[in-house]
Amino acid sequence: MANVAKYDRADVIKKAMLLFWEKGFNGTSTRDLQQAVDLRPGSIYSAFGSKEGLFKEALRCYSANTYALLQEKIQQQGSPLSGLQAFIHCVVVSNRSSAPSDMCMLVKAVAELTDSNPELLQESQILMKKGELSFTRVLQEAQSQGELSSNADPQSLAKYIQVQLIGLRTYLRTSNDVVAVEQLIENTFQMLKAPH
Amino acid sequence: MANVAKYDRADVIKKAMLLFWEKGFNGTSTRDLQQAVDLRPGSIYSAFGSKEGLFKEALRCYSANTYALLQEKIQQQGSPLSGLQAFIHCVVVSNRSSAPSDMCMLVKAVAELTDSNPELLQESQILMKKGELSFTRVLQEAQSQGELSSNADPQSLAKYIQVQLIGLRTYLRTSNDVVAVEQLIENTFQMLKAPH
DNA sequence: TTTGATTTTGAGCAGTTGTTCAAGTTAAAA
DNA sequence: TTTTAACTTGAACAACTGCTCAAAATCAAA
Repeated sequence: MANVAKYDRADVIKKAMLLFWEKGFNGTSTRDLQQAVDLRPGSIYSAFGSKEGLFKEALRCYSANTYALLQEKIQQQGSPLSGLQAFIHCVVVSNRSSAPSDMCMLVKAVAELTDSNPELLQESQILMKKGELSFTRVLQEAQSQGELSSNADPQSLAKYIQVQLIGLRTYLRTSNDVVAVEQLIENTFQMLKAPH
Repeated sequence: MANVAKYDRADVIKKAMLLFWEKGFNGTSTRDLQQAVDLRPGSIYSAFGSKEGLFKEALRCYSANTYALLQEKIQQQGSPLSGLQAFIHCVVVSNRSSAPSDMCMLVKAVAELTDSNPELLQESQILMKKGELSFTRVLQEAQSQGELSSNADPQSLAKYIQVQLIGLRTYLRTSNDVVAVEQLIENTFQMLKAPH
């Protein structure tokens, strides 16, 4: 039985993810995808079922990559809170030129999607929630290491961080004001690190 | 010369704005628009030139409505800073059920648009900048009335407010957590009102 | 080498897209 | 009443959409 896939599934998903991230769900045609991924329609539809199916995989790929970057930055910095700050600076500022879009792919998804794609909207919301949860865990770790005040509430701070991250990235998209955004990141973490 | 418009231009723009706000630029077809606005293609194209032309008018309409709401809330509250807080609470929380989308139409626009619609992207960015400028002026007024500390910087605080507003609205879209969002609005303004 | 299930291919379908334009309608001016 | 110029109408166009499926290609097992 010839069941050897000729193509690398993970690679296909990554290429699709980069295109969807850049152009959005409605803005990306199946022909754009076929070209980016170098597969004919039949192969794509047998592997992913539909454009929606491929987009869902792309969302998960984006989310996993982002989580991996957070862990990497925490390792590099050697501390949870500094790692989180480095992660945010990286995602918002440093990676801007290499990324397909200034904005978070999940934010672009919840901005664009409506009730006509309920599954994709829900998936995006779930992945955002998971992102918040990983921030909560980082903050809990920071707290147990004494990097964060013991009377801080990691869960509501995680929500705050999420709001800042969404806000900063989107603000940068509208203003191009890198200096102001770097200042705002600095302020946010000075607040967090202060005994408060 | 029969140059009496049979339709109310402002009303047409408003109806188009509500539809574009809900479904986005790519997500709204010209037939959706024709139906919402009750005009045939020829009339729309002679009045606005293209789908892009109508979208640009819709963006300006949205922006003007939002500015009017800010002024209204400042009047109602009788003070700039409380007015700004009331405005943000209104836009983020109270108006949520009546609005076509949880999110800011300008944020949805900059999220969705790419280089294939450079004029629309630029217009969205300009209107966001104008929004920030009106926040700056409100904060300057608050400062001159002693509601805001005299060593605060209205210009960078306006950027901060803009980040919060974008972040909070989008966060609500992803989480539905109204309680947390109201708490974050409260915190933001306690910080601003404190002598700091 | 032959077999046969699995995968890949790409022409093509039915529906939708943004837009045009000739024909018809309107109402003020002559 | 007739003229005239602006406005409205809606059928139609060419391009594009997501997707299907019969035919061809592939390769492990017999």
